Order: sequence, then C-alpha cells, then structure tokens
Amino acid sequence: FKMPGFAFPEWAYKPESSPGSRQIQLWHFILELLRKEEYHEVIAWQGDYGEFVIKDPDEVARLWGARKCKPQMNYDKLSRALRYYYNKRILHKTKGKRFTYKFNFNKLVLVNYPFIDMGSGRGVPQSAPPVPSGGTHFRFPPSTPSDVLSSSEELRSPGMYSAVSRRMARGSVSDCSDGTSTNSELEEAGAEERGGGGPDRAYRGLLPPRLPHDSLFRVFGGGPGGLARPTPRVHPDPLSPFPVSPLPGPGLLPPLSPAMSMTPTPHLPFPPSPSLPSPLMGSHFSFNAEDMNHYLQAHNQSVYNYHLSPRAFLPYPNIIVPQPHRPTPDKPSLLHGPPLGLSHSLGQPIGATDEFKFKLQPPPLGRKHRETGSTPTASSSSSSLSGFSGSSQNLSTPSLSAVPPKIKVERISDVESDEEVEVTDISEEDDDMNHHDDREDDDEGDIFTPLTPPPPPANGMAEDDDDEDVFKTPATPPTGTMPFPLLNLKAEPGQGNSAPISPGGTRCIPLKLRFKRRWSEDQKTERDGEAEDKKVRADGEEAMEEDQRGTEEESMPARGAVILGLTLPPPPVQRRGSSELQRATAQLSLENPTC
DNA sequence: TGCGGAAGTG
DNA sequence: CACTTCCGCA
Repeated sequence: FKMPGFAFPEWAYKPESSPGSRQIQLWHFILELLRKEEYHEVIAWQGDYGEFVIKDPDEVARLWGARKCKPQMNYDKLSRALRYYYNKRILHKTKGKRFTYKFNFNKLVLVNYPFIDMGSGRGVPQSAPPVPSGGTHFRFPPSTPSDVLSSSEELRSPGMYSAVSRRMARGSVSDCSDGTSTNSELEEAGAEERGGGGPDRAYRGLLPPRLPHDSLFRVFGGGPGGLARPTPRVHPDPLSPFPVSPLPGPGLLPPLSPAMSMTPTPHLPFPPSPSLPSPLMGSHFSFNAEDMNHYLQAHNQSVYNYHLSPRAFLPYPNIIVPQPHRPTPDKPSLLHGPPLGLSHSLGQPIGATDEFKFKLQPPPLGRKHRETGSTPTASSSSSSLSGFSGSSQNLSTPSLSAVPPKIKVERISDVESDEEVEVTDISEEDDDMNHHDDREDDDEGDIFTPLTPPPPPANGMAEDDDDEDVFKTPATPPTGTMPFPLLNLKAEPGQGNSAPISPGGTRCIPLKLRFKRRWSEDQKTERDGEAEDKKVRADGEEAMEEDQRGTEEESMPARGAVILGLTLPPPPVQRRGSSELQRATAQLSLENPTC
C-alpha cells in the first residue's frame, strides 16, 4: 500500500537538517530526558499528556548546561528558555503546579516524533522505558513561511532525529562531558530494561499512554486511498523516497490506510482515552489489546514519519493533516480552497486535511522591531504599528487599526509569514484550516475543554478536531505564496488520484482569518479583559491565543498528539534513503561529547 | 516562583 | 534563530 511512495526531498534527509545535527534544542533535550528512566528523578511526565514536572530544576539545568556547554546554566536561565517556548507554542506552563510545564503536542508535533511517550506517567511508573526503538527525536517545524519558501533550496531546519532510535535507546542525552556524572549515567542507565512488562512497555514508549492512537489509526484507516499524495511537488527537490520503515518493529502495518499512511492525525479525535480521569495525574490508562495495537501501528507509522522533517512537508502540499476523522469529507474541502491543494488529497474520508504549518511561533512580536518603535510601552496606544519597516506591508492589518488599548503591537510586519503563522498558531485554528467552516467551531473550545472528551466512537469525531495547531504545515503562505508547491500541487503529476479535492485554491487564509475573528470574538468576550491586557500581539490573534492558553491548559490535553500525516508526494520514491538516514541520524544523536 | 523585556551571542 | 544572560516586576 502506500508507503512506498513517500518521498521526501533529499534535503529532508540530510543530516544537517536533522535536529540532531543542529544544536540540540532545549525541548529536544527535555524530551530526551523524559524518555529516559534514568532521569525520572529529575524530570518526568506527570499529569496530562504532555505535562512534565521538573523535579530537580537544578539538576535539569545542569544537564542542560552540560549539554550546551554552558556551565553557567541554571534553572533561572533554563526556565527563561522554556518561557521562550511559550510563544512558540511548544510548551506552556501548567499553572498552579510548580516546575510543571506541558508540551503542546497536540497536533502536529509529533509528526516527526511519533514515538514520544509522554505520559507514561501515570499508570505506569514513570519509568516506563521508552521503547527502544522509538526515538523521540524529531524536530519541530520551525520554519516560517518564509523559510518555506526559501526552502526551495533546502531546508534548514528540518530534521529529525529519529533514526537514531535504536541508538538512542542507549541514550545519550548528555554529552558534553562536563563532568557531571550524569552523563555517564545517561548513557547507560537506561537501558531499558526494567522490565516490566511485557507489552506495555513497548508501546508505552511509543506513545503516551493515553494518546488516542485510535484516532490515528482511524485516520489511517480511512481511506481509501492513499493516495493522496502525490502531488508532485514542484519543487526542485528531489524527492527522496521516504524510507521505508526502518523499524524492525512490528512491521508495517498494512492496515494503515493508504492515504494516510503517513498521516497521522493531528489531533485526536477525541481524547485519548475516554476515560480521562481527573485531569490530574490520575489518569490511568488502560492498556488493552487494542490499544496495544494502536500503539504498534502508530509506531509503525511513525516509522515512516519519523524521518520527515516538517519542512519537508512544506513543500508538499500533500501533506495532510488528518483531521479528525470525520467521516465526511466534505468539510475539508470546504475549507479553503485548496490553496495548496493539498492536502486534501487525502482522499480519505477524513476530510480534513490540513496542512500544517510548521511555524510555531506566531508572531510574537518582533523583537527587533521594537527598536523602532521603541516606545515600547508607550506605544501602545497610538502606536499604530508604525513602522515596521520591513515587510511591513501591512497588509491589512486589519485589526490594527483598532488596536486595543494596551496592545503591544509588535511586529506586524512580517506580514506574510506572520500572519499565517499567527493564525496558525492559534491553536485552535486548525480548524480553521481545516475547514471547519461551519459548524462548530466550538470545537475548539471543545477541544480544550477539559474533560470533554467526546468520545467519539469511532470515527466520529467530528467535531473536534483540530486541536492544536500548533504546528501546521505550511500552508499557504501568506501572500499567496504558495509558491511552487501549491501550484504544483494541483498539478499532481500522475498521481492524481487522490485528491478529490481540488487543490488549488487558496484556502487557508481566509479561513484563518475568519476563525480568528471568531475566536477572538468569542473568546474575547469571555476573557476580554485579560487578553487584552497582555499584549496583544497583533490583532485579533491574541485573543485566540490567550484563549487557548486558558483552555488549553487544562483541557487540551486531551487531544493528543497528533501526528500528522502526510501524504506523500510523489512517486519518485526510491527508498534509498532510509538506511542512510538512519545512519546519519544515528550519529547525530545527542552526543556531543566534546564541548 | 514565574513572567517577559532587552541586549547579547555564535 | 535559539537561546543565554541579566533584570525588574509580580
């Protein structure tokens, strides 16, 4: 079935791109620590899905400092870095719990990181060893739209660790030998062995216990065809074939639906486990055979995915993010036109496809811009954003005009990218992207809603969907950018089949905007005051964001991570790559012994 | 404790 | 870019 086709651009495979190669990023590091039992004493999953607690801040800081060769590192600094992730939407703070943060895995994130096991916490002793294979590494999608565009050349950041997994198993979290003993510990310690239990472990590692794999699977299942894929990317990139699953594991599963094959769903349709116990830690997840299977499958998928770097997707419109499985496909299309075209290809029932954008950050503001405006504070009011030099185009900045009273506007300039980004960011937006259109947007709310797990039975899901948004694919870039890809998209080369939807249009933006507005409105209503207080980022968005936060915190969790699926592109595939990749990645691993 | 601006770094 | 460093505010 499908897989074969996945091809990604070469660059996607380049080691350089991989996360590993680049400097390790804090969140990668955190994830690594979390996956190792050895470190459970210092940091561990706890609570909701992506929630983790830094039990020993100083130690974590040390480890981090060691890794980065920054002996001066301390929790204060490390925490600043973590805070920095808030804007990127990689993390957020779990209020009320000390040293507790939470990954915004909800959706996409996992694309590359399918394996992450977050949560093992509860039910299992924290230590549940991650599956050996599952490496967690991967990278988020950082790119900004612009990047994407530019990417034509290659990508820079993509990366994924993955391959390494096996190696990883061993661990190498830290490396620099700074002397801290920890390092050594890391390496060996682990091991997974612990034993425990049988199967559990296995999957445990892979996913968070609760994740809704189901959804994933479902997604996959869906469709028919897989296919979707193939749009040919316009890009020059050579596609490299995706590696076939390298993993030895369970093997691939045929089951995956073709279309989705890669695509994981972004968010789960519903909360992972139906039973969410209390939000607090308690949850237990049960492991059922089914679950196991799911995990396994997931795993498999991940395999496929794992190498991908988000960026890779960018170019490809094909990628889709699976949406909740809604049976109805329609929606998807609805959404936007297909700017990219993309995705939708899914063909699957799923309707939703989204693209996701990788960029995490919204436009948090431009740092630099401040300069200009400098009037930092003051600005506000009047500020009209003046100047941004750069791009500023201003597009519309609709809202700007209305700047609320305290808003900070920071940069709006980026316009293009920013916008999208922003939009995307907003978490809920996915929906937008997806389409959502009509119906409920609530979803969003729902999504976040605590408990609300709508347990949709099987496919249901409908509504909710989206969730997070954090990472989306690149959809259309703002300006119409959709450069090549899009266009091409449509074009699908031969593949054609798939996409029922017509690719072509632009879809996203408008929607997004819409959503935003909605959100904004809604939320604003609710919160109003607050949101504004904070800063507003650019226009309306803020509202959303904030909303999210609030809601997210608690509720979000449910959705699990998502994995995105991607459909892959074309054909070209060749597979060569996998092994190479792995190899490369393997090396990358975390180690850097030498500082 | 946690937040986030600002400046600086490679 | 992704932090790191420093710092004031809460």
